[in-house]
Amino acid sequence: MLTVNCPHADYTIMKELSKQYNPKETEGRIYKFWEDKGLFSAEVSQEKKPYSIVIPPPNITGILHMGHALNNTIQDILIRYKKMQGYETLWMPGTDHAGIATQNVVERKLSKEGKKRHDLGREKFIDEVWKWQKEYGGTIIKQLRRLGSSCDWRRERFTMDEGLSKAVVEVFIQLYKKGLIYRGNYIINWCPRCQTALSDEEAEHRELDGHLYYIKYPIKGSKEHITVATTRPETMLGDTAVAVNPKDKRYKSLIGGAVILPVINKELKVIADDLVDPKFGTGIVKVTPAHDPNDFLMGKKHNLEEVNIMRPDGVLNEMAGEFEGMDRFEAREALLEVLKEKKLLEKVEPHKHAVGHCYRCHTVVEPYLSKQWFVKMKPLAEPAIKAVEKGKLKFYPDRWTKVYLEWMNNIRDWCISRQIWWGHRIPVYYCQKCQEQGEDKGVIVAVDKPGECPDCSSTNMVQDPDVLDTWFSSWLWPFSTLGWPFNKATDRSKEEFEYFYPTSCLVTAQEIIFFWVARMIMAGLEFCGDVPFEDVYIHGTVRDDTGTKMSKSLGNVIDPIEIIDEFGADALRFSIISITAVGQDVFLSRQRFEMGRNFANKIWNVSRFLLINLKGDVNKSLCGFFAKGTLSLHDRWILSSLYRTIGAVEKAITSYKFNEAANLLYEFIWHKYCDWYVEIAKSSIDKMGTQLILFKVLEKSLRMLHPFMPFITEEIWQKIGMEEPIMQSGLPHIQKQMIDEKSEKSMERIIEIIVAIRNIRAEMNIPHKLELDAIISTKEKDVKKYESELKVYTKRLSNIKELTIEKLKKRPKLSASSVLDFCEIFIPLEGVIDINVEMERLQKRLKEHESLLFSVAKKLSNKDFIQRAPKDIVEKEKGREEMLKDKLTRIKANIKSLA
RNA sequence: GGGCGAUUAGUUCAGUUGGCUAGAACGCCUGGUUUACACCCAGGAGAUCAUAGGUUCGAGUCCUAUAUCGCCCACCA
Repeated sequence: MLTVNCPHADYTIMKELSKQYNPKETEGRIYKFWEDKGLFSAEVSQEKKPYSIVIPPPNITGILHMGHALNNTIQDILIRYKKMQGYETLWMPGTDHAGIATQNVVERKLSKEGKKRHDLGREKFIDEVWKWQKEYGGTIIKQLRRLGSSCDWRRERFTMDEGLSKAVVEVFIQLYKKGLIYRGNYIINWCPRCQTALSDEEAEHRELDGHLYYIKYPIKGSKEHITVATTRPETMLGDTAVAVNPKDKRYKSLIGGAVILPVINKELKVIADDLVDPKFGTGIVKVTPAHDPNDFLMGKKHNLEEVNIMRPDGVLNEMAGEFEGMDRFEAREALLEVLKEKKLLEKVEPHKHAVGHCYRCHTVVEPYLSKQWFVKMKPLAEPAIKAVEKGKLKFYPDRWTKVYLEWMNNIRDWCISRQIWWGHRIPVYYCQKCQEQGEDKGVIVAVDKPGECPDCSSTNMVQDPDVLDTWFSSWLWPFSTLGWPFNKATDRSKEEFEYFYPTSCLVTAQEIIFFWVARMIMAGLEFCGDVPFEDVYIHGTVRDDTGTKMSKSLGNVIDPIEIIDEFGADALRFSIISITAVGQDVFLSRQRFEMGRNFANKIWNVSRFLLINLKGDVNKSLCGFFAKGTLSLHDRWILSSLYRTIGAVEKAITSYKFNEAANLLYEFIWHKYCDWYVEIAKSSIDKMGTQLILFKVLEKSLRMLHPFMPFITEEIWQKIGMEEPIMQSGLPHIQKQMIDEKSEKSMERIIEIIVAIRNIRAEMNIPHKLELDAIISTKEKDVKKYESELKVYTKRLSNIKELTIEKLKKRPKLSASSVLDFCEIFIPLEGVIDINVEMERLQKRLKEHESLLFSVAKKLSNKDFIQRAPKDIVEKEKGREEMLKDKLTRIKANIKSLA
């Protein structure tokens, strides 16, 4: 029976524990334990070095998907690992207000109630959004807890919080004062459904099968015509010129002349411009300054009229003549009909081209002329380029550096105004009176609404109705969440900022490198004078098992919460991490999660085994020091292997190879500790020494594993009577003096012997129950040295009754044999052996070895190899040849003696 | 049009600076109630590393093409 004499652990409880780990029963309780203990709280500490991460704030409209699961698991591993390494860790959580996305969600909700946003009016609508935010905005945050995320929840921030909004206004004003923010009429990407401007990044380009329409424009005062080609014929209604390349000989005579715009019957000048590619289409371009970015440039150059033919909702306006009131695509068809009738449509060709789509609602965006606010990006980009070039900030994997620099070097100005209601209102006020006199007058950029116009003293001041791009608050996230901008009242936060900023690592997906990562780097340098993070770890995209990106609309998502319910959070975390190679995409199928679950269960059960068998006070009774001399071979082996693993895991995590770290732990715990050490230890389970090592190895393994599988490790940690939370227990230290290559080598040989014996049993259909004898014939001193251990191991692990080790002698009659590199094994099988089966076995081995020898011999017969390859390699190959020859001789001898 | 990534067992993936007798998980086959675990144990089969050249004593690994798939960027109407 079990001795229970430990005041800290009630092992009788453990005995009653189920054979299977039950994550459902455990996770909620453990998470609460962590929160109650305040384990996630970060404080400025003079003794500790800081390690900080800001979460990529999920949208309040979001629900947890596998991408989040991967992203946050990685962050949590880093935070827990660093914390256990002795750092003061901060994981800053929060959410993003997601302007357009959230507004769309709330509008949809209202429309179900039969209401429209304009019916409510701006203020009431925003109230509705806030209500929605309070109710649903925290969903994803709750889900992150289920994953086990160790965020400092006291610090949770929202991009529309007072503090963060202050930062937004401050930044706008600073940039404006520096002349880096301007307002103007330009062609921007316009979403007719959301009815707002978008930045270039927010227009997703998708390759579409479209058409190239060739349209005839009659030449003025002639029966001739020219032909222009266009993909968007409806825009011709806004044409104000046609253009050719000045070097294009075909059309030289046309330059300066005029053509007639069909349907509208307007005269268009023929201009010459380098922008026109003579090789494309007919070499003649219709110029529509108000609906095409290129044409816009040409229009400015040539002083052309800008004719806007479209309303903000994508319906054509009064400038479109008979097509007024039609949607843009409807108008396209109608116009083509008219052109056909007039015989002005020369031909239609299929044409593939990239068409911009709204990244929120996927509507085709329209290049649209409108007055917007922009940030001048070049001056901001320069320091951000330098910082990366100088290595102040590193990307993992490195290839993203190039992508980043490429974008930065070709950066374009950022359109930041949005014609929606949900977001940070632009801090600009206009004096109505001055505005009437000219656009440049009476524009005041300020934190608060000015009482009167500084120019004309009018009190008729109106704030700009637009809000800012959501990313205009996101790009400040690493420092706005730490209390920037500071004032005297918040001195404390300045201290925290100085301690935690720059943050240590940003963990994110490749999709938002331009939206977010690049802009944060610019903002960090501009407003705080330093990069916002030192490392950027870019993980892959989560795809399903057919390689398709997981998305709700495709219906191929695997819901992480469902996986947590079914397999447990630790299983989810471990499974997803173990297949995430640096920067590679992750292919997931439901089945993968079984692996993590099985591993958790394995750990659970080996812990159960220990608790059933160990004396109650084993956890209290040792100081972690082992006198090498008192340890047996398998003890030295497992400890050496343990410390080696600890070192390898540390190295892997430091270089962001989380899959490698996970697999190292898996291999060690399952296939070394459980499969071999525990099995061997069973034969001396009553001894204190064995118990100590069983316990120590488990205990250290749990600590190593905790960042990956936090719940189960904490649960077991408590069950084995540890007082402080596992997260506070630190990482196990590498005991270099315990790394013992000799013992590892010896143990590996012994394992080889045992596997060979098992192999004989299996291949010859000898049941495990049947006791056998074995003779090992070897010159190797090492084997003889461990004779007594070997006897114990083979008894226990391969049911060998009598084991003898002798120097090479005559082969015993009627026995099965196995030839290893360093020894020969014979198992006398009189009365049991089936000569044919054994013969087959040996023939198979013979063939294997013959082909191996062949390839080595070939290599060694190559003079160049002998001459040019490094000596140690040549020696190695020679040794191999020698050994293979030797083995072959012996296998042959064994075959002969059987026959 | 430019750039990047991928292509390795039936499947999903590892594979550091070229030395590999190419690993793992799942699946498959055979056997198993052995002091925790069948979400388990033992054993096994299964791979001309996409193709063609090249560099090298030696290539899964480096170089050059090609093919297929995927991603990103780009104002060619």
